Amino acid sequence: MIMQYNAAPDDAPGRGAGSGPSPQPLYRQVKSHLVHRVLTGEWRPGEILPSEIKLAEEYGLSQGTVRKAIEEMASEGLVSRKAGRGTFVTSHGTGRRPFRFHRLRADDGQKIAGDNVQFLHFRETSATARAAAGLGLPGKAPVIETLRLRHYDGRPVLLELICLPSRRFPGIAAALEAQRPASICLLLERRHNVLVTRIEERVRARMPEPQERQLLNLAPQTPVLEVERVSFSLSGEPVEWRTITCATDSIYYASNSSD
Amino acid sequence: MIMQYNAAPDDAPGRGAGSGPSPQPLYRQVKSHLVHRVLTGEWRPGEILPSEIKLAEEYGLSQGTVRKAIEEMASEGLVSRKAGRGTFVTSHGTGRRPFRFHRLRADDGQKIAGDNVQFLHFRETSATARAAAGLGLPGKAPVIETLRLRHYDGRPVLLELICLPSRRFPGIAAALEAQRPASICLLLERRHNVLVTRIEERVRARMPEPQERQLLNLAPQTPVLEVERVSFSLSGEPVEWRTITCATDSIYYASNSSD
DNA sequence: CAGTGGTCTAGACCACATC
DNA sequence: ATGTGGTCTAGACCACTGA
Repeated sequence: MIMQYNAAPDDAPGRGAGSGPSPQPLYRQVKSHLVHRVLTGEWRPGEILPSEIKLAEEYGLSQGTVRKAIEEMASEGLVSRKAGRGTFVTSHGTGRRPFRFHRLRADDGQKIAGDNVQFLHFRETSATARAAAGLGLPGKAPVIETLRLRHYDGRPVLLELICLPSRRFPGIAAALEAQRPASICLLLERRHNVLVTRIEERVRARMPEPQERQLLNLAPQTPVLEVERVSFSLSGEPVEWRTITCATDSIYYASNSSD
Repeated sequence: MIMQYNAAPDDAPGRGAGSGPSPQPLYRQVKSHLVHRVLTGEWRPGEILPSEIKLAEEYGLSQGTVRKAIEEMASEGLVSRKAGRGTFVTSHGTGRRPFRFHRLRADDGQKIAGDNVQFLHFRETSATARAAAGLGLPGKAPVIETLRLRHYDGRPVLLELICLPSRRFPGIAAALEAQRPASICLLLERRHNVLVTRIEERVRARMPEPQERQLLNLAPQTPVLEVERVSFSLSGEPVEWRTITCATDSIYYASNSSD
């Protein structure tokens, strides 16, 4: 891996190698390389990275340049830095990460999370048009479909229909059924070394289907909120599609500019 | 204004003044001061700040320290930096800022904006419980209430009920009625030197009121999305409360983690 | 051409955590 | 005591902008 950063279009003596186009600053090249090393599992979630000094020596750059690379990774949530200790690969298993994507709140402001998850079915099927579009798959590609019901305060409140591309995650059906994990993100991270770093959601209002009305125990004429979510891995690949359906008498969807 | 940054709890020779507790790093003190100067109108939206070098001289610090302060301001959207030109106070009147808070999209992904705004009424009234709570006002405090209807593709799609605290923004009723601005943010910025930098939104599904159904031209049994928004100024003060009601047959609410 | 922000270096001291 | 990230400095070269 050759790091270079020349400004001059032709052969000016910047630093490092002589010529050749190199639009990316050094610290971004370092960042890309470090991200790749995290993704390929050189350091697993929760593990510590080498210190800035060691990395600077390894890349033959100054500490400040490596620092800037790591700081960008930290600001994107891929690693977290602890003064006096070191830099750690973030994990959905530890820290505040698991809650970052939960935007549904009870009226008292409490996040709807916790372990009150009931699995209604697992199914190997072919993707619906919407799911395929969200996942960037060809129509009718095979997916693992999971239906879950979350409870809050003793009442069923959230219905989640989750689709995972089976070809991308071989063997995940069995793992899902065996572990019934409360966090799909954590499963993707542990089993497939895929870190979910970004989600896109679309929220709509609609009337519930009869089955939904029954599962969520809704009064007649009660509309529901439908959240359609696509989760993306760090490399930008869509890895999960789901719709969340919920009654909105005591639940709302919260959104802050700049999270 | 005294800048100091001592580490030692008692009198160690850090730099600058001798003792005294100073938990904030220098660059944050600089940032706070610069933010204050922007807020008090020393540099108006769209205007250019002094260069890093001049500010460093003014504060008696190194360029790197001032740079870090400005970089934080830029990452929060208060200023924007242009290589070769300078640092500018961001404005809702120019640049991409006006769209940052528009989360409602048409099904084709187009943002619902533009000038298709119809003003239905202006009214001086006392705040409802919800509006007062959102604005942090005592119950029944006086507010200016505005009702607007936005069109898209020739059809009415968004109904906005906007409340502004009249005591905080004297004379704004007349300005609203005279200018009928498409952007309230811009009005607050121009008339009152208040920059909206953050919003909080709560989204719910519900059935429309008869008047809403009529204004939005909705079929019976069609639920609507209700977005309740509080806008905050840079200093964290709530400055506007509104609810946006919209049909969701061809409109959705978009939300991305990390905007 | 002079001035701006963008990048990079080398070195220093600090608080904090761990051993 | 050692090593970590956090802050700060001083200086350098660069690309880009606009006069």
